[in-house]
This record gives sequence, structure tokens and C-alpha cells, in this order.
Amino acid sequence: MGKCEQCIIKQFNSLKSLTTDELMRISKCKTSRIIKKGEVIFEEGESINGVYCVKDGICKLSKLSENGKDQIVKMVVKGQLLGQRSLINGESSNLQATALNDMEVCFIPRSEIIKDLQSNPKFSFDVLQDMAKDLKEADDVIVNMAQKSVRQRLAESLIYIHDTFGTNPDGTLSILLSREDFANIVGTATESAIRVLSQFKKDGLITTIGKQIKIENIEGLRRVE
Amino acid sequence: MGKCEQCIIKQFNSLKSLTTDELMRISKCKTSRIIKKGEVIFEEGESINGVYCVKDGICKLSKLSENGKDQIVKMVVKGQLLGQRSLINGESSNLQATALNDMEVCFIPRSEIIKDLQSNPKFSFDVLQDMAKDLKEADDVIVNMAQKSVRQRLAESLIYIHDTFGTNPDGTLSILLSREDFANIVGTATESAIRVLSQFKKDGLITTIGKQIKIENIEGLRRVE
DNA sequence: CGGGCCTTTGATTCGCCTCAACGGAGGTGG
DNA sequence: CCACCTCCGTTGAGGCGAATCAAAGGCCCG
Repeated sequence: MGKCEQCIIKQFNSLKSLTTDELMRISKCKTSRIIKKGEVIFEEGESINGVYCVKDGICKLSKLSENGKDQIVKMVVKGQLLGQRSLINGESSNLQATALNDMEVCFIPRSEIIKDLQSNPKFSFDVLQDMAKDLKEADDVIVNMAQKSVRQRLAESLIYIHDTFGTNPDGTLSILLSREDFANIVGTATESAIRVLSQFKKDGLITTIGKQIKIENIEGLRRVE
Repeated sequence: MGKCEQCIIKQFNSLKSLTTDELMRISKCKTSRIIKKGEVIFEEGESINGVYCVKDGICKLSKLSENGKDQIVKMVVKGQLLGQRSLINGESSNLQATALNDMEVCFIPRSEIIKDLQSNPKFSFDVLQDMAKDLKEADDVIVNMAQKSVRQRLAESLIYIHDTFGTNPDGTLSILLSREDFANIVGTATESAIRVLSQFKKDGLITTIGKQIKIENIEGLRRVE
């Protein structure tokens, strides 16, 4: 098993603010885990009792609504922490986490990391900044959901995914999402999302290579009304 | 001017975790301010450079969308802190704060409070818990916006306001909001909100006393589909 | 080759937005 | 004191966008 103090992935998240001593202690009690595409990491209402450091792969955080649809609230990629919120308030998760591709994660038990949170101000300040960023993004999502059309939201989601998670060498989006996933991000019916996507294709804004989507005209997407 | 270390309002927010010494230091540099109903406390894009402690009154946090409507994201009442997020990331505000009634606030400059955030782990942990709660609520709002009808969202908003902010002695909601405010919380047109409210009235779920709203049948509201 | 699953397209229905007109409350000036 | 204005609340009619229901075409896999 790898050692946290030597792990490069921590450079991308708040764990970088821990001291070598703290990292060594965490390294001793962490567990590593491989998660297959489609597997549920934790469910809504489940007690997580720790935090996951994502070493590789991508997952979606979603919440089931009463009508049976599952709204994607956020995506967590390689380098980020998963389960921060539950770690802090000690409550069970209000979201479900599902792997979008094969993942490798390290699990750090709550009891260990909470010590550092309460004793290392630099670390907790870093976590604070993470959460502040999440909160700001969540506010933006709320406004978009409330005020924009499905067409606009889908265009913005494509741009967001493009800018945040990048592209493969052939220009396709690096994250492979089903049409249903797109619908669940935008908060619409699958058929509606499909319709809008095929309209984008007709308009030359995107092309598809198999199931992959490639953005051809990002400026055009930005101008979508 | 009052002294922070003797102020009772701090019991309701993270400032309670500061030591007497820290409070005395803050007390010296804080400024008190009266804000009239309708007045804008800070605008979107404005640098706040500090945090407000709300001693009395209520305000709304909203964000202007491109179509000119202003989406209410959160309400902040007596006892809570205002501007936490900007305080932490040091960025300008992404929201506008507007007083819903006459308010009394204390402003604490960023330079002072940030010291405590970085040196007092109990304090920063408290702030973390606040933000975790905000984030959870924001996630719920996202799901509601995406998946529920205007009718359901309005019913839930009424329940939320009732449960969170309480009622006056006559049973009316303690916060007086215009129909437009309700529309801006739910993310709909003013006329739509009005229509739904009058339907609720017909169904005996609410009554109105002047501009005040009184919930008559909260269980009925919960069952709204 | 057949059976799923995902994707696509069509047709219909329904919710909500928009525009428009009207009534009442409160404030202002003659 | 009344006429006027403006803001807010209310109601109606029309139209658009999205949900829903239904069905057909590709693709993977046994």
C-alpha cells in the first residue's frame, strides 16, 4: 500500500496542508479501494464515517427525488476529496456517489482526520476554501435551474465539463456520460436532453464519435439562448 | 457602542467559539450600522472585506440572472453571519444582500477575523459546520428546482419559512414577503406565484390577513403534488 | 439470430411564461 | 378633501417549451 506522505495526488486537495507527521499517521489507517464503473460508493442516508481521496477516476454525486429521478448535483474527479460535508457535520450523506468509470480511492476514517481538522488551522482553512467554492458553484446552479431553459443549461453543462475536466487527444470530452446522465445534470427528461443535443449537432456546435461528444464551436455554445 | 464579548447574539453563530480576548479585540474594530428595509447591504461583485453579524432583522441573498430576474438563494436572519463565503475565499461577493425589514448589523473587517480563523481551530470548525449546512441546503434546493413543480416548491417554501423563521402571535408568518419575493424564491413569474397562492387559499391551506400569510393546514401543504 | 439496452424521433398533453387589463391601497399635490 | 398617480395584487387569454407516451432503429452480447 502506498504512503500518503509520498502520494502526489494530495497536491490537488486540502491534504497538502497536513504535516509529514500527520500524513504518516493517516497513511497507517487508510484503506485503498478499487471501484468499478457504475458501482455505488455510498448511498443517500448512509453513514460514511470518513472521507475518500480520489486517486483516479470520476464519480457523480446525485440525489433521488420523489418522482424517481436522480439529480446530479456535482462531479468529483481525480485529486479531489469525496464526503467532506458528511465528515464535518458527522451526519449521514445526503447524496449518493456513483462511479462514472473505474476508480481508485483511499478511504480515511473520520476519527483520524477530524483530529487534524481541529488542530491544524491551515488544513481546516483549506477545507473551508474548498467548501466556499462548492457553495458558490451551488448558488450558480440554483440560479441556472430556476431561470434558464433546458437548451441553455445543457450548453453550459457541456462548456463546464469541457473546461473543468478537459478533453481526450481527439477532442472528445474526457468524461463519457450517457444521455440519461446529461438529462440528470440539467434536470430534464432524457428525451428532452437528446432532442437538444441533436439540435446542437445540426447546428454544428457539437459532433459525436460513437457515444463520445466533441465540442466543435464553443463560442457558439456560449451564445445559445 | 456595545461590546462583542457581552453581546448575546453571538450565541447563535460561530463567534461563540472565540475567546474573550479575541472578542475584545474584534469589538474594538467593529462598526455598527442600521440598515433600512429595502436597502442593499452589498451588491453582486462588490468586495465586502469583512463579515456582518446580524443583530436584528432579516435579509435576502439573491443573484441577478441575465433575463433581469433576481433569484433568492438564501435568507439570513438575526443571529447569523452574512458574507462568510466571501470572507473565506477573499473574492468579491457573488450575491446581493437586501434588507427585508429594518436591520441592525455589526461589521467586522476581514483583516481581524481572518486571524482568528487561522489560529483558533474551534472557531474555524464552527464556521465549517455552518458552511456544511448551507451546502446541504443548497443541494436540496437544486434538486427541488430541477424536479418539482412551481406548486410544490411554493408549498415547501411556505413550510420552510414557517418552520425556520416562525410565526407572529396571530399565526401569520413572521417574515413579510411580497408576491414578487415569493416568485423569486421559487424561481417563477410573479403572476404564477400569485396564481398558486390563491389556489392554496381556495383549498383552505392558507389564509391572508392583509399582506400577511397564515398557514392553516401545514399537513395539507406537505401533501401538495 | 434473437433479446436487451441505449438512442432517436413523432405526437400529444400540460405547465408555466408572457402580455394585457383591471382593482385596490397608499401617497402626493392641487 | 378629492383627483391623480403609482405600486402591488389579481385574473384572463394565448402561446411556447418541456414532459409524457409511444414506437422504431442501432448496437452489444449471449
